[in-house]
Amino acid sequence: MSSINSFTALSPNASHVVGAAASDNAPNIKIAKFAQISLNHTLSSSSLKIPAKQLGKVENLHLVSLSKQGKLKEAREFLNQMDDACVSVSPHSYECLLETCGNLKSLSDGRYFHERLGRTAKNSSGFLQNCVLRMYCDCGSLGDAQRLFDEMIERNLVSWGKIISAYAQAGFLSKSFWLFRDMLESGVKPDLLIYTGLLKYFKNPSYLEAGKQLHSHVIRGGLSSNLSVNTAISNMYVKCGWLEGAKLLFDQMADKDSVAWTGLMVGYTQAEKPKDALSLFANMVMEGVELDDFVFSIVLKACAGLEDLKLGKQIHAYIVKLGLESNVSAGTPLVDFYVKCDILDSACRAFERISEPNDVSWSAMICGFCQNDKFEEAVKTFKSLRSKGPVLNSFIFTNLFQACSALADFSLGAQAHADAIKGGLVSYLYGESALVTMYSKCGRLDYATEAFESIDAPDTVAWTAIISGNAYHGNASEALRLFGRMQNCGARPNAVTLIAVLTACSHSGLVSEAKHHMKVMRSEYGVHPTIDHYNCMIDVYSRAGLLKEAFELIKNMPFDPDKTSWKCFVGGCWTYKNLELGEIGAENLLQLDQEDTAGYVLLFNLYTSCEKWEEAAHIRKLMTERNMRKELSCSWITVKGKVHRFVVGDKHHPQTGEIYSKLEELNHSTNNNGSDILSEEDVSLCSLPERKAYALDHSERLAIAFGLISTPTNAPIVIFKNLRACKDCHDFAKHVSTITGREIIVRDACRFHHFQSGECSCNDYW
DNA sequence: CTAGGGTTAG
Repeated sequence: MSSINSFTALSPNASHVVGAAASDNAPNIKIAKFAQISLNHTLSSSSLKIPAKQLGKVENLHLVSLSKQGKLKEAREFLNQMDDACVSVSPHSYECLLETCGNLKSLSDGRYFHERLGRTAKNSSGFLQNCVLRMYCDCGSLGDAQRLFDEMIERNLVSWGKIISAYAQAGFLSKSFWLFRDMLESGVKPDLLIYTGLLKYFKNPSYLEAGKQLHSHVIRGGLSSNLSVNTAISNMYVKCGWLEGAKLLFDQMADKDSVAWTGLMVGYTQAEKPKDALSLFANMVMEGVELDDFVFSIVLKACAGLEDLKLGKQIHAYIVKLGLESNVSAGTPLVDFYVKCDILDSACRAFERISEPNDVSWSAMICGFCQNDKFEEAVKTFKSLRSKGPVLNSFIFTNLFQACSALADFSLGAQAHADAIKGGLVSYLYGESALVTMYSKCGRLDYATEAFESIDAPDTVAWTAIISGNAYHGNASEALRLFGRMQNCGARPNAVTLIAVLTACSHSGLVSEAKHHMKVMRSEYGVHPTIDHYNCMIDVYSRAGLLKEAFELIKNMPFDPDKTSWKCFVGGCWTYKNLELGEIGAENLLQLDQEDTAGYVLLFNLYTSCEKWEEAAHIRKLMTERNMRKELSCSWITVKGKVHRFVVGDKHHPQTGEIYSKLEELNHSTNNNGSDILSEEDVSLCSLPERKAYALDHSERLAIAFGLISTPTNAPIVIFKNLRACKDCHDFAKHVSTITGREIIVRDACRFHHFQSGECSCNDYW
């Protein structure tokens, strides 16, 4: 904006144009117009009639303005017009243009300007050559950079510094060192920029030895008392993992400012020694070092790591006292701190006090909503952010994908995915894994697989995401095949990966595979089993009807069984009609939680399956007495981006008539007279004694019927429901898939069911 | 005149 204004101020109609620019928002149009006017003006008013090139102050300002806006194409066109008009290009214009090429990594434009520079300014200065060199380095084209460097006659410290650090940045450290030696041999004495330019790319332990050599070189070169160089070396030691070395040097430094202190505090925080970082901060305050906003970002991170609310609040008070609360650098980590301490209110307040929140502030806030299960808030915040127009970043999208997973919002998720691709903001691994999970939780394992296969070198989390997706969609063999592939690729399974593997086994009755993975997980993968792993195993046995094994495991495992342990077990007892063990399990379950609806439902179904009618009736009575109403059951389906939600017996939908006649048509073709199985859906109605559990108008069926009449016949019907699918509706979905030939995907509270031609991917386990 | 530092994610 400022460049545009400086340009309009010079225009012949300055007041006019400035007024217009202030009232409307179309500065680009003004510039385009002016571009023509200015050239005509220059030509017609060249009263001196000098054939030689004119400098053209206004034209060059326009060029600078274009390059600052990143409009390289327009700049090239304008450059041609300037040629035609014999107006020459100033060195400063070239500097700006080349800088923009480097920033945008636009090598072709950069080469064009380089070539043009060589053509028009034969003896271009060392300064401009350095600009070109920097452009090539910034574009990552070491070949171009090297070629130019070889041609350069007037190499100065800037040239040497640039090419040396470019090789270091690209990881060619030995090449950097060769050049460094060449430089010394050619009699050039390195200055601090050479060292700092090189040191900042020493970012992992493999650079430590080289870093030490460079350090000794600094000492021999007499720069060992320079604050910036010392800070750079100390930070180099931090990044190379030698914290003691960093501290040693730090302690020797005569003068230290807040930058130096911050660097070392980062080291301690990254080494998971937040307490040491905080004691450094205490020393810093005691020594009276002037504090700035950056210091607080690392101090708050250390507090967040310790989840030390009291200390964090003290720091917060300090920030307020220094008047830094509205400062984005102090305010943003404050938001994050309160998020990590699970105080969302305070996080929101801190966010609102930031006067100019940046993308990091927004993503910290959106992340905060996600971590506190406020996914709708996260989406709302994202939408308001997008309408306001500040920069979006890859963190924000990663969080948004997570929110879409939780909300199973496929249309927003896919839209966001497209936007992220357009902006180049799908973060490697983080964003990509979030996408895999998102698509899989939205019922689209096909998209999830595609997203996974496009990941360059998937890490443990990415592999786990796709394995777990297949597990929940009932593709056990594919899950296990992926698990094998994962190991061939050298990714190490972690605790979550093994949960996914065991889940895959349990949903497909692969008992011996599950036993094997359970047995070797510690020795082969170094993963210590948790209660979640044991619960998976209990589930495996229970679903397979190996109830004695399941019961033995519950009794002998190194953890106290929790609700999940008993639920899996009782579920198996119901399926296999084992009243004796089932009662024991149910008793234990209800002892752990009297209020858990699922416990009563399981017990009721256990009794009815064993034809114990009196006991079953008793459970019903208990449920009514205890007013078991937890969560209203509902199912929903998204059609054309709009969510249609149904509850049992729902007649609120505008197309209710069509939906019910479709249902009738479908019921007509089944012999379903309802059963005695009680579903959570019936329970949620809370009118148990009156209601016959016929399940004919369950929310799931309403959603399926609506899906049939409102989606294209070749598209899968994707239904979500908040509770577990009931047996009758499961049969119903199978039936519908047969008679209509449609694929039906139902996500219930536990997993996905893919119905096709009368079969379900869950093999009737769920 | 500057350099050297930080905060967000699966």
